[in-house]
Amino acid sequence: MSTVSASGSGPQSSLEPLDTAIVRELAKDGRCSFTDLAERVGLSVSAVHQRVRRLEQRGVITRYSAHLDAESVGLPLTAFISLTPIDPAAPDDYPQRLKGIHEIESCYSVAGEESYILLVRVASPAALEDLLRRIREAAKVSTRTTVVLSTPYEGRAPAL
Amino acid sequence: MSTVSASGSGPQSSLEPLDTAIVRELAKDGRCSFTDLAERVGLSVSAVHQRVRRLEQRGVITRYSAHLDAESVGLPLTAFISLTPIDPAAPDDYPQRLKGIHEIESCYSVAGEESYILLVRVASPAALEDLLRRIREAAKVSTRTTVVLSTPYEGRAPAL
DNA sequence: GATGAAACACCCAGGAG
DNA sequence: CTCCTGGGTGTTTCATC
Repeated sequence: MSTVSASGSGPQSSLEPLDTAIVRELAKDGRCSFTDLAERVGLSVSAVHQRVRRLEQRGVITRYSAHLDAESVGLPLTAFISLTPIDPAAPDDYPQRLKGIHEIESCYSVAGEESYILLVRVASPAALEDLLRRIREAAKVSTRTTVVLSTPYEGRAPAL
Repeated sequence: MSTVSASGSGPQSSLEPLDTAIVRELAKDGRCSFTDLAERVGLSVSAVHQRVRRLEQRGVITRYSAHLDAESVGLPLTAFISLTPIDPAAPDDYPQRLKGIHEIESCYSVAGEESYILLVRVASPAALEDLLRRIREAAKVSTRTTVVLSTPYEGRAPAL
C-alpha cells in the first residue's frame, strides 16, 4: 500500500490520517501528554512521540503556546491596523521594519486597498496612539485603525 | 507592599510579577515542563505548579494549543471577511449563528463601517466561495473579503 | 513557598511486523 | 519503513512542614 509520498521535498498539501488526528488533538489541547495523545489517536506512546517530533521537524507544528485572556494580562484593547505605503516606490520590507514592535501580534500581507493588516494589543487608548505613531515612523505608512469591541471567539482549532 | 488585590472579584487588569513571568514563558513555549518553568521564573516546581493551576482556574490562561502551518495541513488560503448586517433591525446574534462554521478561526466585533471581522482558513478559492455563501446564508449579512497573500508573522507572544 | 516521595510520563534503545 | 516493547530517567502531583 501507498508507495507514494514521504519523500521530503517541499510542503505537501495533505497529511496522513494518523498525522491529521495528532495535529488536530494538539491544536485543541497543546499540553496534553503523549500518553493521552496515544490513546486518542489509537497508537502506542512511542509511535505518537515519533510522529509528533517529525511533525515539528517538518514544520507542520510550528510552536506551542498558552492562550492568555487579554484583559487579565493588562492588554484590554485589541485593534486591527491597516497599512498603506506612503511612498509606493519604497522597498517592501514593512514586516521587517515592524518586527521589533512587540505590540504587534500578527502581520498579514493582503490583497486590496491596503498592503498589510496588523493585529495589535495594547493597554489603553493612549498606548494605541503611541503605537500608531511608532508604526508610522518605523514603516513610513499611513494607517487605518479598526478597534475591536469584543471577541466572541479567537484562535479556534481548524476542522481538518 | 500592596495589601491590595487578590480578592477574587472581576478581572483585575494587572498580575503579580511572578505570575506575569509564568504567563510570559507559557505564551512563548506552551509545552515547557514545570521543571523548566520553575527554573526560568526562579521558583520551586510545586510553587509554579500551584500558580499555573490558579492562572488556569482564574481564566488568565484560557487554553493551550499547537500552532500549525496552514499550508501543511491543507488550508493554504487565509482571508479576512468583514460582515455588514443586511437588516439593521435584526438581533445581533451573528457570532452564535456563525459558531458552527468551523472554517472561522476568529470572530471580532469591531467599531467601524462593518460590524464583524472574521479570520477564516480554507483549502481553495472554491472553498472560499462556498464558505462565503454559507456565511451570508447563516447570518443574513453582506460580506467583504480581503485575501491574505502571506503571513510574515502571526500569534506572537505579548511583551508583558 | 519548599521538601520529599510515589505515580506517572517521557524518550532512548532495540526488535518485530 | 513504520510501529510496538522495555526500562532508565525525568516530571508531575500530592502530602507534609
